Amino acid sequence: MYHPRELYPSLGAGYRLGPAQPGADSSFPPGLAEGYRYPDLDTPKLDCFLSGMEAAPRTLAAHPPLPLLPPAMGTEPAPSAPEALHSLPGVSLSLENRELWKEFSSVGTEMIITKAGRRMFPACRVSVTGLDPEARYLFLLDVVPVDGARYRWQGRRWEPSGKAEPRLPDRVYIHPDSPATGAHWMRQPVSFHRVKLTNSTLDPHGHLILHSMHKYQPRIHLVRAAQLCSQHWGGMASFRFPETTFISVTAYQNPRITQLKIAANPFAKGFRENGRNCKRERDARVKRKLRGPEPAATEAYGSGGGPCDSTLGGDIHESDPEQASAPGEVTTALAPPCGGPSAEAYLMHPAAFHGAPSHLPTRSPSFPEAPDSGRSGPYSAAFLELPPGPGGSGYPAAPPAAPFAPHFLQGGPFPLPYPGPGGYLDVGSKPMY
DNA sequence: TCACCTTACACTTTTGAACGGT
DNA sequence: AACCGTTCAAAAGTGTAAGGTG
Repeated sequence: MYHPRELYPSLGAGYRLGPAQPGADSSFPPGLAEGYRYPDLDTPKLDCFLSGMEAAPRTLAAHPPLPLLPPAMGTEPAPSAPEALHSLPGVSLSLENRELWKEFSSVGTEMIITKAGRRMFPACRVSVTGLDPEARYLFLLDVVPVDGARYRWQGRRWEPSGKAEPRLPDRVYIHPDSPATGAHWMRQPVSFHRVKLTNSTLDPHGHLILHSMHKYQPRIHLVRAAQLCSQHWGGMASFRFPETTFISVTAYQNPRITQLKIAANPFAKGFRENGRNCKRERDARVKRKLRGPEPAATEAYGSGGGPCDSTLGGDIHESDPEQASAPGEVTTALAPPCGGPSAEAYLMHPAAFHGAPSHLPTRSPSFPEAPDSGRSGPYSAAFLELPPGPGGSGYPAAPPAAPFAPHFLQGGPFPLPYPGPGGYLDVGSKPMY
């Protein structure tokens, strides 16, 4: 393992870890400190965005008193809107797959992190209302530590086991459709299922870097801006959903979580009771292997579906709550919820998909496009301004604002100059606490 | 010895190219 | 030429288990 301080001397040794969150459930017992109050919201993590808003409405600069941290996993969150930090009046977010998240949360959500990057399941899928249909917005997601503790699975529950590792440089995932109009975002749920988590501090793909055995909380940010690297921003709102808190792990610790994942994640279908990868089948395979080579063994599976072929119906968990959270809803198979590059986004910003104007700096060739972005060429965002004047919403146009914080344009400590939509952004050049 | 991490594996779903038909 | 639907192969995403590491 690499120590972040060695890797990122620019971060300094002055990490100050926030006190732990008082827990309230069976999985995350009461904790390490009292009075934990959103240390991350005061951090410079999003300075790159906020700095551009200095001359705009100052809600964020002097935000109202923040509520207490969201309840720990296993507690029943209020059925109301997520906790939000607002400078976008009237904008609200709701978690589309909230029931699924709650199910995991009641057990104690764990997220696998791997060197190569692992997707989150459940993924954050939200629907947004109150946007100006004409204006353009960016959707961002990041993950922040919930407390200053490291956790350990004690057979039946998670318990704090010492201080957290020093916080790593923060990265932000930019939704592939960004920037898109308010109408676009409100048309259908916005899914962040392509977000990947890694434990590799040297990760070259720009995935969100987490420590294993730590508790994290995803946050979703909505920024009004015409372009990814726009110099002028029209407001910002940050949202967090208490039920999306999770503990990062390299291997599942709680067997109940494993079962939930297998039951709910379509990619894990093979591990269901009647799947080909179920324990019975795996044991049978091992026995066959021990007996000797049996080349036709796997072909037999594909030829007609054995007794454990989950594709032949009889799935114990037929529905996929992640894909269809509500009965009667159009499933993502038919209408992907903003998961990939959209035609609209392409039409509006073709340059974003094919590279930037020549006068702009180009992406470092040593730092390729995020693999899941679906883009082939290098991407550099154009520097455009929000059109001044009324955009049809009555929302005050942002006056000329300060340019981006330099570390945004420089990509922070990593050579990540200009992430494209669907890519990731390094912003953590400063300690967070 | 222990806790945690990495890797290979076999499976499934997703994605996109290549068709052919209208 | 454009659009639509189908097919197929490759890529990507799963959890598991064995082995490695400190």
